[in-house]
Amino acid sequence: MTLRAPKGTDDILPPISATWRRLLRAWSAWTERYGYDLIITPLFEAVEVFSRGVGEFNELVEKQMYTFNDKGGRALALRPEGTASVVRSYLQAGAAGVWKVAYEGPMFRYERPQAGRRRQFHQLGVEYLGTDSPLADAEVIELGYRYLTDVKVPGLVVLVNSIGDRACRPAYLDALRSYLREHEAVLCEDSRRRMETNPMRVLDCKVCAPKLHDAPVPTDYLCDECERHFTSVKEQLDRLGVPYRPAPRLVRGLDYYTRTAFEYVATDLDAAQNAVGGGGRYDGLAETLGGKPVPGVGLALGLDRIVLAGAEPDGPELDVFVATATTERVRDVLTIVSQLRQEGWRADFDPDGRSLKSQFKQAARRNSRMVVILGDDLDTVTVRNMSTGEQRDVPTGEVTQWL
RNA sequence: GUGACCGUAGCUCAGUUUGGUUAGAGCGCCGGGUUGUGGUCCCGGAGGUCGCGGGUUCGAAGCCCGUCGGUCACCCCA
Repeated sequence: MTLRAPKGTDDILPPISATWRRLLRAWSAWTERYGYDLIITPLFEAVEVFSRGVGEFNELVEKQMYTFNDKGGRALALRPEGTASVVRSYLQAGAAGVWKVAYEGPMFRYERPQAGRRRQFHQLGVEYLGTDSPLADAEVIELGYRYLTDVKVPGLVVLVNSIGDRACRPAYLDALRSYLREHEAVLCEDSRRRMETNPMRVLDCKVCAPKLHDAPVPTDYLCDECERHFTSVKEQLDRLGVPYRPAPRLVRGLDYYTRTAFEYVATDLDAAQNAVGGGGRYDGLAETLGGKPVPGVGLALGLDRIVLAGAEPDGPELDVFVATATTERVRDVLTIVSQLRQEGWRADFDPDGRSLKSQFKQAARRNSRMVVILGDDLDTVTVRNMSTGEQRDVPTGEVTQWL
């Protein structure tokens, strides 16, 4: 094969695609139950949507974006995440008040691929805009938890933290910086650079973090407002029965987060990338994008990683496979199958006139519940239950009663 | 961007140590045994530029050089 899918992209094929279908359906169901409307934004945006929103000194913007100029000379980028687009959309639509929207679709980041990290990957997300209520934070965290539990992600753990806001973050960052300067000698090269540009990320560094066990954490410096907010979020999660683990050193990769930060980790996943989702509050983002202040909180789940973590077993694919016992019946089979389909059955057949044995093999392989056999007698068909082996001849008109 | 490992049938791999005739297995696929019946068993069949290019050699899947691709990890993040 000379033609391949680009590096870091995957074809989602059967049988895994069946799992994707179920995960996407479950996502629609859960977000509808929670009152989130569907939003579909473009897969590409002006580069500034991300460079201003996500933060210029961020790795994501520095080197992970797929950017290009179109024929009109516009500087565009394939979206590396969903939140900035949604907030841009809120502002562009001139929306006011509360917006609850859910999205789903591919995101793009130019990185070296590895297990759970692809150049094109799929996210499920919601954004709850227009309120700074801690109830919104709690609802969003709960939604993610309910969904991931429903689709049976093994070893699921919810991590929650607060990283402060414009009022208290500066004091914390000063404290952290001076702490880091004292310990500069033990820091890796990357962390030394980030010490000035993005010091909270140092806490995330796998090499340095163990050496910095007594570093100040954001929750030590929260202002009263943030403290109250965080306490309320945790109280609501307790009341909802959402088990979570406080994670004082959890910081988010994107600059726009304020206050609540959270992450869903699949602890059973035997790969370096075991975060299946994350999110947080981003009260300053709308202003950063040049709009009016709009508070918001959101979450994003990595569908590829959820699948990797082993969510959901596969079920039967077909209700009925219609087989032909004689070559004369081949021309009738599509007609029967079509009728069944119009009545709502998942039905299929073999178009190539293969042996009955071969048709049964196909039915078994495709996990069909039932097989209907068309024989010499036009007025009766044989209906066979594939799991019990039970089989009977029934009048053609009554087939559906036996499915 | 850095590092390690790996490219032989659709898939998983053996064969490379000691170069030697027509390159093998399992699974999958197609057909048959069972002249109208699957998941077991048996038989047969289709399917391969040994990633690509060059070099060494009487002879290369194997040795040497280069190149492309993949995987995992770092980094970063969903």
